[in-house]
Amino acid sequence: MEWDEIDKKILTLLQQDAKQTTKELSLKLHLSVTAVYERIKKLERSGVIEQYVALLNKQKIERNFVVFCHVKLTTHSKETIVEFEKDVKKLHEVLECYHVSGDYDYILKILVQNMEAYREFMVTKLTTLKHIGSTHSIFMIGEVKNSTHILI
Amino acid sequence: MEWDEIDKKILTLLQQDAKQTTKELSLKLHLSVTAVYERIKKLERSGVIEQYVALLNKQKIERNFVVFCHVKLTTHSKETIVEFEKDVKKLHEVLECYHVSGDYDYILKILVQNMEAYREFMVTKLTTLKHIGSTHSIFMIGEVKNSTHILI
DNA sequence: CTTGAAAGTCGGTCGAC
DNA sequence: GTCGACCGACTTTCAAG
Repeated sequence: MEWDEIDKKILTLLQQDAKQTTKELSLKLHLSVTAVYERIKKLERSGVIEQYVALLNKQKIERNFVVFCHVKLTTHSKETIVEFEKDVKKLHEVLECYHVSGDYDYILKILVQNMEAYREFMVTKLTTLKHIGSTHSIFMIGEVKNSTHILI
Repeated sequence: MEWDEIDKKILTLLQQDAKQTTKELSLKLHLSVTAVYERIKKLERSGVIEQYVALLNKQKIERNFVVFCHVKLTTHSKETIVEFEKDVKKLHEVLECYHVSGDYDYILKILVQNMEAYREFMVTKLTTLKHIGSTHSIFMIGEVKNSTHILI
């Protein structure tokens, strides 16, 4: 799909605030409501805009303990990888999981309540997964930046 | 702020799809439109709901090259830390930055177009920041999971 | 791309329980 | 806390230029 500067601007604005009305957007973009509406629908249909979500304040919901966990598998067969990835997807504490280059196979971003909850998560969930070789946890001391906004 | 099971359910639903109308939510929750409306407003006012955003498909906007960069600073004075954090926040390629425990001081999640763009980013942006000691890049081979949904 | 009009839906406020 | 009703504003679709 092709898009121009106006589409980029729309995506920027919607990444900042998805609750803006098309009327507000039309004023900012100096376009008609219909034009903005059609462009947004096109971006949604084409899949560029994947979803609209509410982002929560991690502190206020007491889920502020972020851990990066590097995971190494015991073997690296297709079946092992597929099974591990299927299992890890089910863990709601794991917000992100990436297959990566380097010393470890995967990086997991895990969000729990506190160290106790993390211990519980490791003992009862992560380390019970099949094919887990070793893990290495890096704990967040402070969040400097956390954004979903991709500059286009 | 205190909240009950209904509030939790609302937060879950809005984290999945923020474009649902209060009417749709009221049907799912077996409540009146007004009741749902008031609860959402309370969650917004209290700051539990931080913002509503559009999430984009990274592949379709050709910004699919994810790198985790571990950064070590040269010194660790208050001024050094404050300045580094201020500078790194300005880099739009850095979506996330965490001060962490362990061998490195910071973990950065960086999103760029490709390896070439990453090289350019490193040479012209990240390594030009003051107080940068060493860096270690881990490249994403595949995305297994990437969610903003926090289970409450 | 624009404007304008139409129909239906929704947000936000109200008084009442 | 809950509800139903109200109205202005909004979305969405359409035709026409």
